[in-house]
Amino acid sequence: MTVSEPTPAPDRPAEPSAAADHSLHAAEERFIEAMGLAHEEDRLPRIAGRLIGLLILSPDPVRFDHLAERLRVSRASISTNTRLLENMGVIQRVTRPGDRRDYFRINEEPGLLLRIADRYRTRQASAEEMKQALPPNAGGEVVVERLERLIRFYAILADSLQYVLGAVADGEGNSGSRSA
Amino acid sequence: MTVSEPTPAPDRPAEPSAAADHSLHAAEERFIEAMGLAHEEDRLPRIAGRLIGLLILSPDPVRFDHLAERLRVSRASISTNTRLLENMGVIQRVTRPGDRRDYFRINEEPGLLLRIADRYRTRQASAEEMKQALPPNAGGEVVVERLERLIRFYAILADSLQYVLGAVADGEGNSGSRSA
DNA sequence: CATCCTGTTCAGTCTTGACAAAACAAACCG
DNA sequence: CGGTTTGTTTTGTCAAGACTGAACAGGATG
Repeated sequence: MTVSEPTPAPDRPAEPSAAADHSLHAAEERFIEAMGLAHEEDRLPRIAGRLIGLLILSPDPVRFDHLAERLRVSRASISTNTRLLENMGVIQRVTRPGDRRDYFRINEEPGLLLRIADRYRTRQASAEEMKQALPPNAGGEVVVERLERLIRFYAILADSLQYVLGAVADGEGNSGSRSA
Repeated sequence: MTVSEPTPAPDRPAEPSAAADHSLHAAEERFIEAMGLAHEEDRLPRIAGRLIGLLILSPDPVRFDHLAERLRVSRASISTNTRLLENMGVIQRVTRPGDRRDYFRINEEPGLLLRIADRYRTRQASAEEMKQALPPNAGGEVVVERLERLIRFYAILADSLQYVLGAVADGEGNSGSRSA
């Protein structure tokens, strides 16, 4: 969902104040790369992860082409990955009146969370279906038990994730909107 | 860790009693495939996931070559993937005195769980490092807040997983060993 | 010792998906 | 209108990794 911003805030990609911070910049690079790797583990393109990292560190929305420059990546990749993240509800596209360009800002994590929760619910359903299909007379007492444990496992996992979502939202400092 | 079994139980890959159950077999196939897909999402080879599914449905340890037959997959793949899962603590290799062949049984889920929990702790650490590196005077109030939220997010997530582990273990019906 | 049996490792094929360059489309501007 | 800016789509390349067949290794067994 594209958001329109009345206030034309300047584009500042996390430059603090003093320009002497080599270590800060290094830390930022590390963080961005770490996010890239981390999200790669979650089946997202590495660039998408880096995008998330960069946007987390950027207090104000970042311009499309700045993303490409800063991440040293083609505009094509930025286009593809921003669209991906936008559809997932992880980032928001921001536009401003009188400005033809697109800006992006982070939309916190819950989008991802729900995705993971869904995965577990799907697995829970699979296990349940299997348990139903199992004949009651079978010698597979162990199997039934195992499936029940598995069902419980996935259920609790999904519930916990839902809980985390609530917990994170509670600690919320800003009134940013939350993705469904 | 290879386990030695005193009782030479027969190899029965989940055949219930009556042979008339086409639907049961179909359900098993579905379940096995579902586990294959599910675990593929978690960066495991699909065959490894199917292996997990099959072993969940098998009350008794299954012979190496039966795994290959049942899954219609090369012995090489079985070798590779059983070793993988064994190292991860997801399955156990079972041997029997006077039998040169290898059998495998499921070792419930916790191994996987801990892996996931670890992933989140790593990410938490990344976010913490970044927060430390951030100069306190910076204009990035928002960024600090965001990082704190992220840290809390990952922390709660990892903790929840740890909790799930306990909850699943509590419901444990058999006295099977638990992987660290 | 020759041979089978069982599992592992190696080398090669094939699929998948990330990424980039370039062509493209749409909106704006002169 | 022709040219510019901005983002998208298409096309092609490349790398990673799953899977297999075949060669291999070690132990039993005649």
